[in-house]
Amino acid sequence: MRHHTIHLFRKGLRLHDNPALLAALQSSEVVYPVYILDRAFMTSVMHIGALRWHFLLQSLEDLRSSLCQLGSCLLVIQGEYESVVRDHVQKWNITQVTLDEEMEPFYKEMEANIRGLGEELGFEVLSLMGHSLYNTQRILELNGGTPPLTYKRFLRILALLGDPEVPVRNLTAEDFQRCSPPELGLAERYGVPLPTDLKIPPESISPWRGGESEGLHRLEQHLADQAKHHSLPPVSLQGQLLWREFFYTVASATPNFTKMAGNPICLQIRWYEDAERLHRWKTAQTGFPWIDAIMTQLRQEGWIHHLARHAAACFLTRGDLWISWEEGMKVFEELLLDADYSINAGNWMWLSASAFFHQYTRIFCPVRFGRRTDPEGEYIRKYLPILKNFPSKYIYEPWTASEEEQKQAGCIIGRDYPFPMVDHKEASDHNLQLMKQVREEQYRTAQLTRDDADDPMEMKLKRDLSEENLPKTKAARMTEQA
DNA sequence: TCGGAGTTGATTGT
DNA sequence: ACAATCAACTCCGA
Repeated sequence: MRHHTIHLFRKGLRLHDNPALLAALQSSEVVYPVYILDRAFMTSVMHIGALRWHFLLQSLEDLRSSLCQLGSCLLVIQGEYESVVRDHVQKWNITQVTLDEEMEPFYKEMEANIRGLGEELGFEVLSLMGHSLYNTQRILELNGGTPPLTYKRFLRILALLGDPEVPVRNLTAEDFQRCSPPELGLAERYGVPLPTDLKIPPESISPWRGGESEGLHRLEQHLADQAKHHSLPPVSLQGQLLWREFFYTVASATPNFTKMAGNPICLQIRWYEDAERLHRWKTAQTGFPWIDAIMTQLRQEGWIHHLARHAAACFLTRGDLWISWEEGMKVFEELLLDADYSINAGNWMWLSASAFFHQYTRIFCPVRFGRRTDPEGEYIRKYLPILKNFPSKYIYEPWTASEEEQKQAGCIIGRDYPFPMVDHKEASDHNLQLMKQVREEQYRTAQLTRDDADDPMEMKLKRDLSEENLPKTKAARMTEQA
């Protein structure tokens, strides 16, 4: 049967390696390429900020232009997801909806709702895995039903699976010619909106442009450059892709993955609730130039280096402020162009030593860590121009400069730039003790409750935390001796 | 049960 | 620049 198909673009705004779209073209008489712009969903579920709105619209514009070149078009329909699907299925006599399978709970729910509509209105739903390298379900099975919680173990399982599948072939104009494009007039009616149409502030423009063409171009550039300087996993691009896969896999099988409460892999910590301190971190007013430069670049450009993310995250959580990783995650979600449900939450748990990473004594120093790679502080001078005239020896800790030197630099600390909001040594020592305490308490609680474990995830957690694996803490050693 | 390893700490010494 | 040491965590595999 030749279908009348809506292909729903969600995360994968691309034409290359798009198995669901290819399947749509091969099985249909007419294909409607649709992006549903659900503003409430984007704001209240995806939490995207202005930079990400621009990036999204650029990506849609690029997708539209590529589809046009192949003789098709992109229909950007604004409205609430389900009602848009319901209306247009009926209007266009749709018999099939195709889409990428995603692992975020809200995208899974969306797919389930579309399937429900399909049963009600009589259309088929075809979802194919397009966003990860492997079928994460297979990885879970090979690991005995639970996600691997270390990268090494994860890689061992991938070794059993072999190389990931090669991408599906590129789409051509012939693929599109074999079925009809949507009716004339629809493309004009459902164009890509401009930022001003959505009241997105025009001044917030990142130097990074969105879109598949731009992304592929950047990838090629990177691969060409990489030929000179080799790097190996886990640091290489390949290694980074596998880290992405790792967090996708764990997230897909962990309830409440983006929260602490009810998240079985996450250490339960009573973080401070301090709106004022959180605000200072968010708005680049910590008084530590290295941290504030990072937060400024994040806000202005929507991208910061991997290690900068580490430094900022450690500072907010276990390092200095003892504020929940969930708060930091939300800020990154709003501001990072590459924010991703699984990777963002996974890394925040990592950096806060809530999961995956446990060497909590290793705390980034907000002064020295940056200075090691950038002793002149060029990065700080670029993003915090108020500090740019300080001599290099003060640029990471300008409050140590004398009054005279501050005057000379044209920046008085406490007036033009804030004093550091904490004494790093004091704060990090204190937090380290808190962390030690939390862990000792947590193991004791886990032991007490491990007998009434019920669901498999709980059981695994409790097994992991059981006596045999209990670290020799001071408390445990004392019990032993007594 | 124990020792080694863990995607990138800090400090001190060579 | 590189290595040893610090103080010390959990996970994994032998």
